Amino acid sequence: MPKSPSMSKDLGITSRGENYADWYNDLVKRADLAENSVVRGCMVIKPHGYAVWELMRDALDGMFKATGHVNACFPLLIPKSFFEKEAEHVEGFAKECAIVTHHRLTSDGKGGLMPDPEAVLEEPYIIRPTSETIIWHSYKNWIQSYRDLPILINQWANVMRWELRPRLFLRTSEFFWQEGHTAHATYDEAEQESLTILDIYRRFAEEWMCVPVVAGLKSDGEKFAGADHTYTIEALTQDLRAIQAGTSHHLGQNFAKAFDVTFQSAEGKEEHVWATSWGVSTRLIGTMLMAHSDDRGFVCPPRLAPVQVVIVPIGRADDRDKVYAAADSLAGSLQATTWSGAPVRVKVDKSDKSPGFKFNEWELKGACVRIELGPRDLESGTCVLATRLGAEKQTVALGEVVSVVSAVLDDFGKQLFAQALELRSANTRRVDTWEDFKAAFAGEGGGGFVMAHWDGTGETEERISAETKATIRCIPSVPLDPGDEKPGKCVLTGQPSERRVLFAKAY
RNA sequence: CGAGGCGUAGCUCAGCUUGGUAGAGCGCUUGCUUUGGGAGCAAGAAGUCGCAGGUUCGAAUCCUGUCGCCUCGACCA
Repeated sequence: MPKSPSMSKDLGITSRGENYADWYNDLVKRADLAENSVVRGCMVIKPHGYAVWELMRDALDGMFKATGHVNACFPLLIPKSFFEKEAEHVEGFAKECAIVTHHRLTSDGKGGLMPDPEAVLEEPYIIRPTSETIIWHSYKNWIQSYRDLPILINQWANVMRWELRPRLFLRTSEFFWQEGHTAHATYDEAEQESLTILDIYRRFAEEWMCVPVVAGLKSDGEKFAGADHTYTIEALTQDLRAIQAGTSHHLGQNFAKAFDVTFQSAEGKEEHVWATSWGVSTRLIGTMLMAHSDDRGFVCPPRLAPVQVVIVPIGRADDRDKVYAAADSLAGSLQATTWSGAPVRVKVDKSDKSPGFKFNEWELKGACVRIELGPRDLESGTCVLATRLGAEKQTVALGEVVSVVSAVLDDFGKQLFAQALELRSANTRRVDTWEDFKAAFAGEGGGGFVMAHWDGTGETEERISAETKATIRCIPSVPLDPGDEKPGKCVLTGQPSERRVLFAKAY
């Protein structure tokens, strides 16, 4: 059912229980994060949504820099022939590429424009779906000696993958991300790099997004096209599906061989370079929304909240000046303090709306803490404080607001993580028979995480996914339960299995 | 590409069966009153009815064509 938001009656958000997909869509729009563009599959990230992305970007960028990485930027367009050089890579991306074939428009004689037939490109360009090929073309020129290694470059960029079924933030044709591309002298060094990044991703998800993730290795069937192996972090959404939140690939020497990138080792031997690539995208925003938000709107982890504290002034026209002055002063003292290493982000909402409207609006938009300040408070030197997690409102003395806010934000993040972890624990099962496995994923629902034995073959993996829609999300690096690493029998074939792996229906 | 559905005001939709020249709610503008959980009243602005043909005295409505979008299936961070 299409919604007809009647603002005076409801919030314009379908409840999660009624229809999770509609809820998500409504949430993104009502929280003012993004909207669909006229360009199919692309979204307009609105200022509030972009503010979240900027906070994510800055945090991750700091973590990359702290581990020795530097930023650079490579072209948006990639010669078609570059893609043809790595067989698996082509196969992985060929079906979703946008292609630039002309470099000029001309009149079509009917008042419109058309690509000028005289201006066909000799070689078409692909709008980057990922940048391995164009970057390795450069690396060939940059690398001669082991002294040139390692190269630890990241770029913040937009990419395009022609998606058939786009969803805001989760899967859009154009999306924003960072892609790291590193070059190393040895396999082990590249392996270490991919694990370092995996751990950054895990920490970011857990400490900044307050989303527990399972870090682990992708099966060959699920790895990146062109990688030797792929590491991933997998989160669980509230509709009990897995979502891949970040990947880190050990590329082996595949791209070095495809682009003929060699170096001379200290021993004077000519060797192919070892590589990694890794990325997280605006999908992180979707992941976060799906992990924490509720039927009243966006629930934002405090370290990533564009507005951590909103102050809503209350009162009649004759009190307005006094109340505004007090609100500004309170905002000033909050801004002057730091929480989690940054000044507290405060907004005083002086818009011409009723207080009740503002309460709902800021809950929709994910402010962590709301402070109500009215004439009665001014007389008593207090304010009323509410949190987005729904606890009772509390009255706080103005002099104590700064310390209370700081404590509330600390607690907020911990609670979010704890809730998400509890959801995951309650929906992670160990299953040993094929009947139970099928039952776990039967029906419309997501089915949660299922830890089961697998014989390690691609054939079995495909059969399982064909019959249940569940796929291997990863082979966890750290077992969720020590028993998961004991041998057993494959849930489908009964063949020997070394350990349990994580199955789920995925986004 | 296979299957369904929808294009009417900024948004969500009614009107179409039975042709008579455009409506509602929300939003927006102005004014007054309000303000501690989406305020009230009053006045107002706003639509070549997706586009192109056709039938007709007359088309949002009937016919033909066309374009676009959404949902569901095969690929994906």
